[in-house]
Amino acid sequence: MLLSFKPFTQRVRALSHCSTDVSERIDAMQSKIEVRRAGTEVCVRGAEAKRSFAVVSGWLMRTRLLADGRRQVLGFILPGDAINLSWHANAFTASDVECITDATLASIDGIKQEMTQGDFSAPLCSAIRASLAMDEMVALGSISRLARQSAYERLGLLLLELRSRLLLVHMSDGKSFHMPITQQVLSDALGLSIVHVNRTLMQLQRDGLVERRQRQLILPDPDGLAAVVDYVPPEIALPEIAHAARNAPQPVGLRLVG
Amino acid sequence: MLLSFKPFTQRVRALSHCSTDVSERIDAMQSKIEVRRAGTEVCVRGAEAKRSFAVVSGWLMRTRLLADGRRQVLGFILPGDAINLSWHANAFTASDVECITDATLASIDGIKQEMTQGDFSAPLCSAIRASLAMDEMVALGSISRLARQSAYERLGLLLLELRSRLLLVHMSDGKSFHMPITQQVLSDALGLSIVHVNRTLMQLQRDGLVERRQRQLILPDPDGLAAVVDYVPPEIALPEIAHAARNAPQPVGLRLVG
DNA sequence: CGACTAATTGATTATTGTCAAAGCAAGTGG
DNA sequence: CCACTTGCTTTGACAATAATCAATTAGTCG
Repeated sequence: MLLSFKPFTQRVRALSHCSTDVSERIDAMQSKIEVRRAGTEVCVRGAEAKRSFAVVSGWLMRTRLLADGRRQVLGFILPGDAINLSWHANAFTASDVECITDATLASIDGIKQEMTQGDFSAPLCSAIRASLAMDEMVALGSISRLARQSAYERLGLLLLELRSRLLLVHMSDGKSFHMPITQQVLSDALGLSIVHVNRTLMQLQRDGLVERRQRQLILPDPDGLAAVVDYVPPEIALPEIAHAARNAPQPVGLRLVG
Repeated sequence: MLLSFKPFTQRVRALSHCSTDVSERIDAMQSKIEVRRAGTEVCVRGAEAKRSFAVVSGWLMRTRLLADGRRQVLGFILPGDAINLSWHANAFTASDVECITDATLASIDGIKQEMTQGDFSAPLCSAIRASLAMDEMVALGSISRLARQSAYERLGLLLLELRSRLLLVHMSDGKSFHMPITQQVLSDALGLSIVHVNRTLMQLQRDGLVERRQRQLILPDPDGLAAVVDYVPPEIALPEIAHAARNAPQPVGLRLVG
């Protein structure tokens, strides 16, 4: 698979609905690249969020440590995602961010500066806002997913979310993607025991909805799985798509399953 | 209990750490008041988010409807909270918003305009950003809460979150508050069955951590409950508090329980 | 007083967690 | 190349938790 130098650019372009191409604008910015090792922390909760990054490669996660030693994974940060870019998170980080794999990060302080000091309605600014809106949809999706009562649904939904997000940056062909996380991490993200994650994964395999080869995850029938677990892709409320949905007869967000 | 005309002002002031008082600034703004009836929708997902509101009184909730008819409550919107104020959510609403009780809303389009067109670092803007940062912390808290494996913890954490938020707008005395929601709504918010919510509530009562009189909820020992369920208040990562924590020897976010 | 809706309880089933062990793969040092 | 580790996955047996079904009780509102 060809890895783009800056999936961040790809993602922003994919989510931006304005015709102006903002890619060159972003690529033209100064951007120091840094390499981080698996297991190291990029941000510590409560510390100053001095710098903003875009993930060039590797997977990271937001975590929270509980008093009893359990670790909670609040969400995954994938190539193309931004760290500390949110408008209001300009002073302090809201959670720990840890590298799951080795990762390369690009500094995007320039973009942050542009966002807070430049023209609010400029194409670049507007495109970044669309990207942040996507982040918010992902967060709402996480809440929705965790509130589901069934482990089968939760796991299926998470896999579909990862697929959606990786599709944006061309790191999935639609049926499979590289998923460099252990079942332990998966269980921390889903609020399930590791044993049950394994059993549920096996069940998904037996149902022909999931296959695994080493760290490659295959979804032979993503639409089928989406129908089974009632998946609503995070980008569905973004402007252009929402516009289409508004003109449809069915209420937005309501899906028919067969 | 004395109900302030604009809990929104109170909340922003409480969360703002700059010495300048922004209250008059907000109160001086044009603000039409509207009354909404319990059960009605304020926003529909995917529809245009033309207007921003501050909740003056009443409880609302973000919801999502599932294909199988279940309703998920993504979060509660309390007096003092803003709707559609987030910087990037400038075009379309990300979820349905429904009134739980009768509610009065104040239009705050003026503030939104100020935020997107005015000086980024102005005191008002900065105070609103602190308020939005708090919203993000609440969202992270929701993810963390739902990922917990125990119903007892989940319920305790939700009650403590509501208390924290109501304290901000002086709608709780620290030990009790008015909670106008049914156990059905509670169960939709926690991802538990209504029967189990009831049983867990009874257990909390038997443990002396919760009392209820009609719709009044009493937490006789909030700190005790917080220790039992390992509650981290959402405002803990806000600037002034984080600053203190940073200078403490213990890692931020780690709590000791007896 | 009915007619609701909400809350509570019991009995039972289903799901999920916990404990324990075994299998597997990659790496390491002799 | 082979023991030997180490970390991850898989499985089984069992216990705990939570869902479901079914009544009953309590409140509220006309």
